[in-house]
Amino acid sequence: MTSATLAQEQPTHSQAVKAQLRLRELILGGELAAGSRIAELTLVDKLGVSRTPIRTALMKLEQEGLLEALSHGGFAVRTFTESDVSDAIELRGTLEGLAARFAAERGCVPSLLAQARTCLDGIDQFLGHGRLTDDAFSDYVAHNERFHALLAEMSGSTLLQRELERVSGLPFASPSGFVISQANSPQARDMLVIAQDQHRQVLVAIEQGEGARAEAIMREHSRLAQRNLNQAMRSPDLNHMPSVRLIRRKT
Amino acid sequence: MTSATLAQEQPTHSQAVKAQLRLRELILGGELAAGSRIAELTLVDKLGVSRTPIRTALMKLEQEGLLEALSHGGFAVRTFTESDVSDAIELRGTLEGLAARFAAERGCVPSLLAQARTCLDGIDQFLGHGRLTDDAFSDYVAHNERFHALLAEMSGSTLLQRELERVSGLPFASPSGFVISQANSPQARDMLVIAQDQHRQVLVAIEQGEGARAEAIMREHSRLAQRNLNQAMRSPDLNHMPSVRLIRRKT
DNA sequence: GGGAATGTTTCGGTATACAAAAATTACAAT
DNA sequence: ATTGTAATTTTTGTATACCGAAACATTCCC
Repeated sequence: MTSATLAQEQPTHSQAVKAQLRLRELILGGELAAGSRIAELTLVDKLGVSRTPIRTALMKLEQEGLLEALSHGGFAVRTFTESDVSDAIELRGTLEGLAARFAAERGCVPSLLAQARTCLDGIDQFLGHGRLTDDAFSDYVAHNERFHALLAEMSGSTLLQRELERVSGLPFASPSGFVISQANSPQARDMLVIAQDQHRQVLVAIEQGEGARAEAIMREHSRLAQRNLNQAMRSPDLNHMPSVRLIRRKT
Repeated sequence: MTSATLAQEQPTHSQAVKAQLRLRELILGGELAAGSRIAELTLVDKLGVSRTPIRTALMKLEQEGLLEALSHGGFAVRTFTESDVSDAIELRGTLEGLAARFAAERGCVPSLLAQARTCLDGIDQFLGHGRLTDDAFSDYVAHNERFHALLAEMSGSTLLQRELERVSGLPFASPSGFVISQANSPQARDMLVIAQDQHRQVLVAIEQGEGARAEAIMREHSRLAQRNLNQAMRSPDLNHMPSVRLIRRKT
């Protein structure tokens, strides 16, 4: 499997897209005050583009979930409670469960199953070694993300695929949202082994048309992310995680 | 229960909102060629506003799902296959199932339960009479929609609520998407009686903390919509239904 | 000195002018 | 006649000027 399927388009950076990307960095980097109104004009000189593409970028990021539209116009950086994050993960688990059930009940194209298996083989290679290097870890994240994307595709429903992309777009609800938080710890690998087994089993279930089982597995799979979230929130060094800064503890 | 809770704001029709509303009418009314590119300039004189608010309206309607963004810019009226619609209904059922489970497992505020019961009482009044007038039918649609909105609120998750609003925004995936199609037929009322029983039972399940049951009921509830869809698609007189024109039979 | 009213300023919504890219058409050459 | 190329035209993307409304500050009157 080449990594070409993972890469996205690069050629035409429209101004709006450029602004959107840079804005997302600014938000996730915490360089924009969370909760307070964002003035468009401040972004004009900060990003070097005019208001029009900034406006479209703001709207995109709002529907992406990173910004909220204020009642009297304008936008603010959205903040999330811990239960928001937990709900998002549960929601992703539910949707992935539905995707797996669809794939199992309706059957999915064999080539996707094959690609998924190849993807899992790649993960197995990383897991073969007892210890995980940082490189292996980021490779794991890429493969994991790809597997989940393949699962969404296996559902055969573009609508479901879209929704899944949407909730996975939230930085903390993504399939690999919190695995990185405990990178080199010894039990981190064990978690990954468990996750990998669930990956394998859901493919088996899909292959054999066991819809209910496939659904249940993916739901349970998302509980791993829940556990990682709990652990991450109780860890002291969460501030240098990119996406966690948006989570405000308690209301 | 007054109908004030159902009404939305009227005062400030911003140009963008005005354009969005009018555009939606145009799309659902079939006055815009499905599948073909929409030129912004044609909308300028058709709607009487400048390109800027039209642009934002187009983006809003894209993320609403009625338009699709074309690769080289611009938008086209989206069309749906019958399985798209079916998937959308199944997705809504799944999300409503999750909402009901959340409400059951975490408990929801009693006032919402009370409002939901009052809402159902209202529906019972329409169903009391053997035959349904058209007025009673549109009242039913309003109450039904309100009940489903209350259920989303009972979930206690704003994120889930948002997603639910999103998929229910598709005209055919809405809770009352196809009930209208068979308005005055004798078995139409029976369908509504069944749906109403499911409404009642899901509240019982939620009240008693039976999460799995609440979830199952809402999933099964969505199958009613599936049946209505099937019936509507096989009916000859579907062209004067507002939302069905976007469905293209077969690919 | 406090509060209300008014003026100032900033910000978001809208219109429009301009530029760049894409599509279509026409013309020419093989 | 067909194909390729060039020019025109249409269409979207971007910048900016303008307007109205809301927020803030100031001032004046009580």
